[in-house]
Amino acid sequence: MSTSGRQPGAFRAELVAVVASVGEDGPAVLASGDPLQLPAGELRADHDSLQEGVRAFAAEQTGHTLGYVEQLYTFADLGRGDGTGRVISISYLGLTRADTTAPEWAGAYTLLPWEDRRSVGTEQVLIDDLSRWVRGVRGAAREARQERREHLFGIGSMPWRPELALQRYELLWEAGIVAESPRASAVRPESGAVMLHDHRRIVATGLSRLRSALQYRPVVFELMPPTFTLGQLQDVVEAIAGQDVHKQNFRRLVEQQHQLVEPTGDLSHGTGGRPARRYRFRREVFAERAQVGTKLPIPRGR
Amino acid sequence: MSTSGRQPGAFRAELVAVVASVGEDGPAVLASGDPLQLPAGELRADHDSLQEGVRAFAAEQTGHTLGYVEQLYTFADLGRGDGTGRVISISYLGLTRADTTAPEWAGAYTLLPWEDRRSVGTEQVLIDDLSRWVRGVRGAAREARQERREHLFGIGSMPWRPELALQRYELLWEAGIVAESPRASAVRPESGAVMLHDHRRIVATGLSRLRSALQYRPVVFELMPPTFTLGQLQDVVEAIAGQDVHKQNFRRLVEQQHQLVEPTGDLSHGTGGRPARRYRFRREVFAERAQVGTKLPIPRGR
DNA sequence: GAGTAAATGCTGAGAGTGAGCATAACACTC
DNA sequence: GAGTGTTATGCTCACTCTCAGCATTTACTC
Repeated sequence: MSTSGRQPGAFRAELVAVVASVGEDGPAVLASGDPLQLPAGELRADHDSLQEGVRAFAAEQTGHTLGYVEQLYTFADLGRGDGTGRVISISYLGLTRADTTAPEWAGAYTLLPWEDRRSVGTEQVLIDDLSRWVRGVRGAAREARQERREHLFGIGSMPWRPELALQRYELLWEAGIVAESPRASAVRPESGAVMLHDHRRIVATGLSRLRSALQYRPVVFELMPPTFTLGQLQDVVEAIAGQDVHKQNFRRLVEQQHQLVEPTGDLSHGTGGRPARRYRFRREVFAERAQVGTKLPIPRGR
Repeated sequence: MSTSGRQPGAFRAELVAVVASVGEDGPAVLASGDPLQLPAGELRADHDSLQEGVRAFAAEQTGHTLGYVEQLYTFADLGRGDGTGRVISISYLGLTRADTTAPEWAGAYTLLPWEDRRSVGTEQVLIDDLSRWVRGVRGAAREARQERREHLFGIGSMPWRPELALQRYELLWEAGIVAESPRASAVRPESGAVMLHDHRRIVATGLSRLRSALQYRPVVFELMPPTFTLGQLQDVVEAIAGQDVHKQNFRRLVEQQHQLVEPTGDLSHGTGGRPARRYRFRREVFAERAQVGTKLPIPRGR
């Protein structure tokens, strides 16, 4: 391919991180400023690898080390950023265990309220908005919109699939229900907090990826304290998935995962009921199963 | 984050494409030169989006348009390339329908022979090499290696999972069984053809992604002629998955996918047996299900 | 007519999942 | 110290999916 572009080799590149942690009130991501923005830093030449770069600058900014790091997506479209030339943004997901009550943490479901279905949140408003959007066209196009709406939001016989968070965001964006960049717009509380540029889309990407990873990699444990009860583990899984899970089935699954966790021997008292056994993640299996065969349940909701 | 790097904003960026097509002898990717290399081109400023860039330069180079395009991964580690500074490589997977007998196509299983298990290929040699690698260390490390080998290669009670192609490549690379860059090395025929730099790893990434996509998106049809028999469809799926599938179950699954395909009405004669019904992909469902709920079977092999 | 490939119908084993009932063990109240 | 609420834990059952075969029919090619 010939290089007929005008600036053959000059691009600014930055790392954008979705640093996630799970606290009492659910998952949260590092974000600060007004409008909220994700931590980002110019790509530096003194990092051997991108992963290393992400880890380093997350440590600088937060004092926390990231347990798990995964590349999300690279954005380089024109029309992003501030018009000072094309910026290549390489986005990463990083998991850590931090106190999310500090002000620099933004609740994931403050940004994407419809993704939390634990307490039968009345996201009905958005569904209705979508209905109007569906009816905005006729014929085959309307059917297509209708199908997407039903598939993504688990309407009718379709299940709600937590890992489709990004696609839901994109649908809502197309429908004009959520806004990117803080333009003046008729933003309802149900449509969540706006972020700078396309940062909220990146958060949605991260949530999607995290929810997917949950199903086949032992990533939850990066968000857990060293020892924990199965109840606590379930709470974290539910927080990430945004869905309640059947308690008995959850323990069955965790326990039958061959040697994924092991009991420490002591109990957790004072939780108001029968004391729970404490468990520890068997870090030994991490290397082996980093990529394979560790599934925690994300149920398909009804 | 402060910009303490020495060259804050100067990076070369390129697009690298894994352009795949399926012909008589299985999946193939565009690659030429000696050593073989993937088509790549400098990122140009006159493309609005990366996708558009990939499509444009694939069209330039091959004359074929890509039906499906998906971003794979962005590489920007030092130590890649030719030492003339850091290059950011954004890799893409693109599917097309082309005659793969032309010389610029390299068979995917020439590059990654162990990924084709259709004809009970005797990849036993590699398994044995891996056994030696496992025995190269002691204690817990040995167990970890052993576990990884069993998980990834479907040994013992573990199933062979086609979509783990990348992880298998990485394991073989760690074990020194496949080489990157054409260094002089004891390369066996069983370890496949070497490519430039890390290009073979990118092919493995593409194969992994393609096999995953197969399970929940109607991407196969991008590789099929406008009309086809279920037998042909099965052949292509098997070629990509590198695995045979149970015929009756395959048809059952395809047919019960609500309106995914429809019979054209005419038959395919001259195949040596009873003529098969020809089908056509219902492109209408593509938009709706682009992201959701179209699963074709990739079986877990025994 | 023989051979072959495709379509079609059916079946049963087994795994996995969703959902519920029942019991156990604590804290707290009266 | 009995009762109540709450959480943990154990067990069962129905149901769906998937895998994997068997058998039969059809209609072409050679």
